[in-house]
Order: sequence, then C-alpha cells, then structure tokens
Amino acid sequence: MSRTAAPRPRWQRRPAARPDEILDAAFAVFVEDGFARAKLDDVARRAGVSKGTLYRYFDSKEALFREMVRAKIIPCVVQGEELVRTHGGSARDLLVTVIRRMWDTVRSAEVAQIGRLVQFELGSFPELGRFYFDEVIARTRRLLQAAIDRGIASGEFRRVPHHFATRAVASLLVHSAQHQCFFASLDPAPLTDEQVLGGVIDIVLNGVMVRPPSRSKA
Amino acid sequence: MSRTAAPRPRWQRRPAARPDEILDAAFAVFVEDGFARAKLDDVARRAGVSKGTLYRYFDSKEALFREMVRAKIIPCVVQGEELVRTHGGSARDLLVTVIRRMWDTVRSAEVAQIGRLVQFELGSFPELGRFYFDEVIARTRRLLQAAIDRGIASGEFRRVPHHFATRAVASLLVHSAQHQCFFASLDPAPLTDEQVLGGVIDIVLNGVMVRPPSRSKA
DNA sequence: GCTATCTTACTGACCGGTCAGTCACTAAAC
DNA sequence: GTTTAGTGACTGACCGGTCAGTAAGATAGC
Repeated sequence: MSRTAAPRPRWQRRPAARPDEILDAAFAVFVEDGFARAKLDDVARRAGVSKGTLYRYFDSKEALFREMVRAKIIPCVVQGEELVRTHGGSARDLLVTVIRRMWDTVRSAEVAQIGRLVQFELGSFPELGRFYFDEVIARTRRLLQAAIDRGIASGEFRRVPHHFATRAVASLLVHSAQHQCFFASLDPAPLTDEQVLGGVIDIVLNGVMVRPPSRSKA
Repeated sequence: MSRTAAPRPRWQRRPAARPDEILDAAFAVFVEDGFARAKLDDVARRAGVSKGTLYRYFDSKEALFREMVRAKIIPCVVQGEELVRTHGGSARDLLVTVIRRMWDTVRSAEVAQIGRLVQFELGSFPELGRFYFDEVIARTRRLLQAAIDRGIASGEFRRVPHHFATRAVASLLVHSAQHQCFFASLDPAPLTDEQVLGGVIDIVLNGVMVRPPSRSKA
C-alpha cells in the first residue's frame, strides 16, 4: 500500500538553482527590513532552505547583501546602454525615450528600494559605495551624457555648463520616483506617474533645448 | 585638609538641560549607525548620563528617534517660510535666494543625514512618514510654490503644469545635495558646491522663466 | 539492472555575543 | 526629611554564525 507513497524526498539537491533563489529571497527581506534588521532565518525560510545552506553559497550576511545589490541593479544599467547605442531618431527623441525608459526602471518598486537601501547602507559598507558609484552612477551618467552630446552636436541642445544636465536628469528622475514610491500614498493631492514624468521631461527639455529663434505668441 | 576637597558632587540634577543634550547625542549616534544599529549605551555616554536616565525623558528608542528628527528638521522649515514672507525684490531674485538658502540647508551634513535616515526608516515608522510629509515636505512645497506663484503673477515665470516646478526644485536640491554629501568623495571629477548650485539654478530658471520675447544672438 | 559506496548538498540544534529595557538603589537639591 | 534625578548591574530576547549529522543522488562494481 505504501509502495507508491513518498517518492518525493524531503528535500532536493539543486545547487545550480539555489544561489538565485537565495538572492531573490534576500532582496525581499533586505528591502522589507534593511540590512541590520533583516534576519537570515527569514531569508532562508523564504528561499525554502535552512540557514546553514545560505553559508554554503555566501560567506556572510554582508556578502549576501552585496551580491544581491549587484544582481538586481546591473541589468538595468546594461539595458539603458543598449538603448542609447541602438537608437536612431533625433536627439530630442532619444533623450525623451531614455528618460521614459529610465523612469520605468527607477519607478519600479524594486529599483527604488535598492536605491534607498544602498544610500542608507553606504556608511557601513565603503566598498558598496565604490561599486555603486562606478557601476551604476558613473555608467548611467555616461549613457545620459552620450544622448545629450548627440543633441549638442546636432544643434538641438545647448551646452549646459559642467555637464550638469546629465546630473539634473538623474536627480529629477531618481528623486521623483522615490517620492512617488514612498510618499505618494501620504499626499492628499498626488500626481499620477504620467504627470510626474511629463513634468520631468518638460523641465529638462525647456532647460536643455536651444531656444527657437522666434516663437512669440501674441 | 579635606574640607576644601570634593565640593563637586558626582553628578548634578539638570532636568531642564537633559532632553536637549540627549537629543543632540541621539542625533549623532543615529546618523552614524542608523536606527537599528545605534546603541542606547552610546547615546547615554555621549550625553554624559547613564542609560536609565534616557528612559526618564523618553519612552523608548523609537520615541527618542522621532523626537530627534522633529527637533532637528523643523527649524529649517520655519527659516525658509520666514524668508519668503519677508523678501521684497523680484520673483526671480526671491526664487534664487530661496534656492541658495535651501541649498545651504540640505547641503549641511546634518540635514542630509536626517533625510537619509528618515527615508530609510519610513517603512518601519509609519507615523514618521506622516509627520515628515505634513511638516517638512508639504510645508516646503508650499513655501516654494509661494515664491513661484509670485513670479507667475508678475509675468516673470511661466505656469508649469501641475505645479511641477515646485517639485523639480525640491528634487534637484535634495538629490544633488545628498549626492554631494555621500558620493562626491568617490567621484574622480567632482563638481564644487558652487558649480552644482549654479547648475540647479540654471536648469530651474531656464525651465521656469518666460522666454524673453526676442533675444536672438547672431 | 541492481546494490554498495562515496561525495556533498542540506539540515537544524546550539552557542556566544549583543542590547533594549528594568528596577532597586543612591544621592542631589530644596 | 522629602522628593525625585540619576545610576548601573542585571535580564531576557534575539540572532549571526557553526558544525556534527543526515540523506540525496551520482558513480562504480557486479
């Protein structure tokens, strides 16, 4: 009678799948609680393994945190670089497209949460700051600057001092997105995502575009 | 012989001064370590009292944190409101002045750190979010909007949709300031504070100012 | 194809350090 | 003498990290 029962072992060996599953679980738990409050028991439970297994794949809680950030954020940067490299239209078109795409990225709860986490944990993990600056901030700046430079070359954009337009775009997008994520629910008159995005594009373009020679309305 | 010695008691009762001293110590420690990692023993030592004394003035670690945020951030908002209320010149002048003043505020390590802390701890302290939105974000927006509205009324500024200019100013300032605080040291080619501030003003004005009727250069 | 053997992925009870919060006590100050 | 600000040793919960043990599943031998 019990011949057919229990063909399923109590657990399975799945060494190839474990690391990603653990990173996903770690993301959820670190985002929820922050590094210090996050419990490895929670990560383990969520990943469907025991705590000991975590230590087979990651050296420590810190190492797990670092790998998690890396795994979640790098693909977003690569995607943006791809877009700039392959886009064909006008510079204005490219910039608007980049901004829209970047908005979708930073507006996602996932990335916004990572940004929040990283900024906070910077003080505790110096090497995390180095990594984040080099691999996320600097690369993002470079891809934005490439889009803007194209517009300067074509005469569509003015040459903003100190390449500040790049930083302005990044600041507006990141900060607005985080605001939408964390404060919109508290706002009695929140803006929609479309309104915010439109606002960012409006401010950026009208600060970046060369003034049309004559456009008086009256 | 020992008649003159030891007139100094081992400790003094100073109930009026303790709360502020404890709040200052709490600020330093919370900023350094974040809420979860901060140790009340450290706060006590820094304030020159014992841990038990903390509990005479504050109900819990959480309460201490909330009161600390309140004590550090509100004066900054009040100062900004004052400025807008009393300023006499043109709207452009007022806006630039507000931006400069606000930059000095958010650029200070103290306020940047509070912002970082608050944003991070939002998830753990719902009522902190409510307080921060109502008493910091909303009030700051209102004072910025007052400055911008003055410019719209006088014809100096265009009417940006959804009052987004207000948000753009705040985002640019806060995010740029935090960037200067936390990442400038990692940047191989950092901008000076003056350059960043100039960049913000440039972007904001050229997105906000009504285009001069004719200013063709050629 | 069936069992014996070996490797190693995985488990989970346990340990030691940490720290928020308590309380019985001390002494400053009126 | 009374009040109460202030002390600091203590406690109990919590959690990162360990490790001896278990069993999955691959491989070898027959």
